[in-house]
Amino acid sequence: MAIKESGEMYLETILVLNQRNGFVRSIDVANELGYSKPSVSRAMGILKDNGMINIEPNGNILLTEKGEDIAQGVLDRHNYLAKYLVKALNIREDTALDDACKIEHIISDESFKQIKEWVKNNS
Amino acid sequence: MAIKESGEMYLETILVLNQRNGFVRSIDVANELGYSKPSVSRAMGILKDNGMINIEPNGNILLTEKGEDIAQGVLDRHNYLAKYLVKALNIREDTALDDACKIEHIISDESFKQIKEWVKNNS
DNA sequence: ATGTGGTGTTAGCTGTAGCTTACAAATGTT
DNA sequence: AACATTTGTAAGCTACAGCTAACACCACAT
Repeated sequence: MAIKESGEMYLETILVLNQRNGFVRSIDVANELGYSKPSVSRAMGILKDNGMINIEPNGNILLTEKGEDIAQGVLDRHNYLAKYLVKALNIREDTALDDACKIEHIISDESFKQIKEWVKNNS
Repeated sequence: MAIKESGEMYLETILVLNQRNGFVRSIDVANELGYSKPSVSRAMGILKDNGMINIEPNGNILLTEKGEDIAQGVLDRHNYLAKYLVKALNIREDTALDDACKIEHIISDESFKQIKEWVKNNS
């Protein structure tokens, strides 16, 4: 049993919460994503089994190198996509964030690379 | 029990196959999408229950008005998205088609509208 | 009439990813 | 010490959307 697309979302959230608060527990992820505690608990178990995170005895969640790479990649896509939508297409900020959050998981590397380039050349 | 995101894909496929061949049966949808016959059979049952299609005694699948509206909307998004990726971002045609096929189901109306505008103004 | 191929359906399985209910363990308060 | 809150986990449910195996039916050919 694994976690695929949703796993990216969990990893990204862990990274963001860690940057925001300095620590992350299951309950923080649950609150941030609006999911139930058990849903997050199971997801954390799977991410741990897949070597994406470590869970300290006190419940703190730490990204492994592998997990952080993926989280950072997703967050990167999120940020560039949102900026692109706002700057290139004049989308309202909150719509752009919503769309970025969905597109970040499915867009090809090739398309993302071009979007990233555009943002870099137009900032 | 319903069909959500995948339903859009089925409806779009029915529309495309109908335009291409003049008729559509379950087996044609299965071949086009690479799915098994039972998977398509069940999906067609659900689409029929939801008033999206009618199935003639001989197996021909016909889009209802409601189904055709949705199918046409998705196909529209597909085509404009693909064109946008190719023209605005220089993406290779087949990558653009792949990405369009995924993005078409999740992008907001607001973002799509802007993309459509761009394509109309740059053709 | 018997068999073969094409098409559709039934039954039931799998995996992903949410949910609730209920409990366990730790901490904090009176 | 006894209760309450917070956090995490266990068990089991639901929905979506694929799958295979098996069968039914039709048409056509031998």
